[in-house]
Amino acid sequence: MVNPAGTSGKGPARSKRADAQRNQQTLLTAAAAVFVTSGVDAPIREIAARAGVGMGTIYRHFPTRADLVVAVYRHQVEACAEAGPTLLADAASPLAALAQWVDLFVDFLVTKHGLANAMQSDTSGFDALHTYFLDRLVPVCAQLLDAATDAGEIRPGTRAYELMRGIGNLCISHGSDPRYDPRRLVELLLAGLARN
Amino acid sequence: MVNPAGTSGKGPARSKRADAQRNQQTLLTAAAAVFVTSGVDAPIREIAARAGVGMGTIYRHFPTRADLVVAVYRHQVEACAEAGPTLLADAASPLAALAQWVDLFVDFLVTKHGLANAMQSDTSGFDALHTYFLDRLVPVCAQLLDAATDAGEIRPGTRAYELMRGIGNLCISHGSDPRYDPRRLVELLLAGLARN
DNA sequence: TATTAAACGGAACGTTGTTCCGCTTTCAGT
DNA sequence: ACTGAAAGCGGAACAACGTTCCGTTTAATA
Repeated sequence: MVNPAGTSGKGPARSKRADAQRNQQTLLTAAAAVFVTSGVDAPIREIAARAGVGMGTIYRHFPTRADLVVAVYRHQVEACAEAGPTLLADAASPLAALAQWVDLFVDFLVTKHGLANAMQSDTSGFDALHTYFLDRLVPVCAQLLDAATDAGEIRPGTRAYELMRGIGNLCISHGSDPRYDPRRLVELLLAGLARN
Repeated sequence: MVNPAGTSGKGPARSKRADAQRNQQTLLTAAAAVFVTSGVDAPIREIAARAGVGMGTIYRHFPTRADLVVAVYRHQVEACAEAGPTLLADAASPLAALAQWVDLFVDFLVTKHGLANAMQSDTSGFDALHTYFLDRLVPVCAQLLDAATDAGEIRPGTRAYELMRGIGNLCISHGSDPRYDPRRLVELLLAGLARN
């Protein structure tokens, strides 16, 4: 379950009680704040306390951790997804567009403390995260990848899914180690992708 | 602390009590078995039960999780480290040697359920793992990297530390997803490293 | 065999995830 | 405005796990 709010369902959006809507909003705000300071794997209790609600309320609105994280970052993921076609239209070449788009994705991951880590974690509740992000972004990446392949800029045979996961994995880090810069490695990966 | 057995210390190896030595060996065997079935992050209790000892005994012999994991895999890490110079001497070129060595390292990681994951985990007890593996293998990698750079086979500017961590990250996976093959991505990374 | 210090076992405590149920609040129908 | 069901809420309670601590056991030595 990834859309607890039902905001994009097609049916006649069953309106929830006023206090429920208020709490959901409060929770999103509190979660966003806590994620910044304690990472996306902050204790549920901490988020509940910050929002001034009980833990049951969190679980009712966001049955899994992934639901909460997705809800908090949905706008940014959406923006990243929509940037794909735009970049493809505007950039000098499909490969350039791909590179810029990947930059966007990397920026998104590294600026969220622990997001990349959580996305690969096998801890309860995080597997759905993985699924949601990938479902939304893989098609976009595939489009860019195909365009670059058609233009003969990269060698064929690489799948968007694999590339996305690889990039995600490269973005995993602890604290800020100057010896490890995800961007450099992602750049290397893209260089390996390029024909010649 | 990473060498609880003191087997490689230089001092006059203070002999432990017989039962202590026996238990240490039993623990290593039990841990190795449990790691295969439940991953390296298996509950301490499970390992203790498997070995037929109390939990206190584990903590006495291996104060942190990393100590236990390192002890279990020390031989393989050592073998990997020693393979570096050998490959460099035998392979057709430094780059070929590097590629073969990286293959060895990747094999090691992907065949241990959850090792790569654990190595990047910020969960208590695992940070030392990271440190030990890297301390032992980075110099080896650096030697191969330098040789390849000197031979003009790869472009300069890449650090062994970063490369090793990147490879480690790429090896993180869940179950066996046919859509994600760490080897393909590592190959891509190396391709990006190669000059031209 | 008696002594002692090392080693042992596992109860106990703290932290976190997750569920469950009695109480409270909203709101439609009057 | 009133009222009664239904929706929602809070947090106690339980489970799983890491980690510590101390009374008891046991190997080594005299």
